[in-house]
Amino acid sequence: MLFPTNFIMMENQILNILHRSQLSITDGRKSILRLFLESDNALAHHDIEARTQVKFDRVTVYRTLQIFMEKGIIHTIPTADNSIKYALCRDECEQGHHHDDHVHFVCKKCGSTVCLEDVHVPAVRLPKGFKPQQVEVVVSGTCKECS
Amino acid sequence: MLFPTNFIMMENQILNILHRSQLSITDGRKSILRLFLESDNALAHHDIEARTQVKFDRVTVYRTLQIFMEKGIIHTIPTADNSIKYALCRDECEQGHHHDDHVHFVCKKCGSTVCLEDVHVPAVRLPKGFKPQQVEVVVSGTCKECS
DNA sequence: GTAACTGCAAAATATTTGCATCCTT
DNA sequence: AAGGATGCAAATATTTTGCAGTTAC
Repeated sequence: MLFPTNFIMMENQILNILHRSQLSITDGRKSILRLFLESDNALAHHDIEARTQVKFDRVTVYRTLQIFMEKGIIHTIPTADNSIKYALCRDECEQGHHHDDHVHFVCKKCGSTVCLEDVHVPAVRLPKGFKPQQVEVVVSGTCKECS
Repeated sequence: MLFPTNFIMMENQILNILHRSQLSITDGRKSILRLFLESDNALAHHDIEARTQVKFDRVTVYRTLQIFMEKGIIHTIPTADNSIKYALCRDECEQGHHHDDHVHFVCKKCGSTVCLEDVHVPAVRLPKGFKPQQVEVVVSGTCKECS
């Protein structure tokens, strides 16, 4: 349960994000964004459909996730089992250009996926000719709760 | 164009792999395995359907990929754009337990995905409580041919 | 001969598109 | 008022399942 001040802070954050991305403020976008802000874990399309207070059309969820991606509000996480999960971008992400160079962790037991913002992506030395732009690291194993 | 000796070697390799995985030798499995052995790049389901000499039913391709996964013959590569690609495992992979701790590279221009077998996955230090079992690294950028 | 594999049909699921209506600005 | 966002219907695409016929061993 959130305290009123925290609640207001989060609502402001939601409005800020939508505003700086030049998106109009709608219930669907606010709800989905709230879900991301409230959740520690990355969310699958399915989670989003299931967890919003008001039910939004499946198509609206698709379109919202798509535009959030384009605007650099969220990013996808590539997981070993190829289920698609989405997580909030940090501030460095700009429109169409993501810099989520942090490590992702997927728990094999509970399936939760988290961004380990504080764990740096180590440098990778590539054979010559390859020009890296982005490095994704996904560690899987058991998370704090499950081990 | 392969020389006869190379051709025979590859055919032998195909039989070896199927045999040691205790799979019966069928045209579908041989064709799909041949595709992987001939290709430097990781393959999407779509590629496999399109490139086999003889057309196999879509369902057969699904089932073949699935059993190859189970047997540790191939592994999936998590890509930034969440398209699923498959690549041959190295010998260390056993049934149900993959050790593909090498780096994958996805070219943003041509879309080709390759395993950089020789590039080691760097050590990642996780917050306490997290127990890593597998580390996947996907680098995206431009490949040798495209840069 | 038997168990395993395949193809076909169909079900179930996931994703995209078009359009009329409603909402935000 | 105008442009953008949404919901609904429907088109596509993807993946799974059941079953009967075929093939490998």
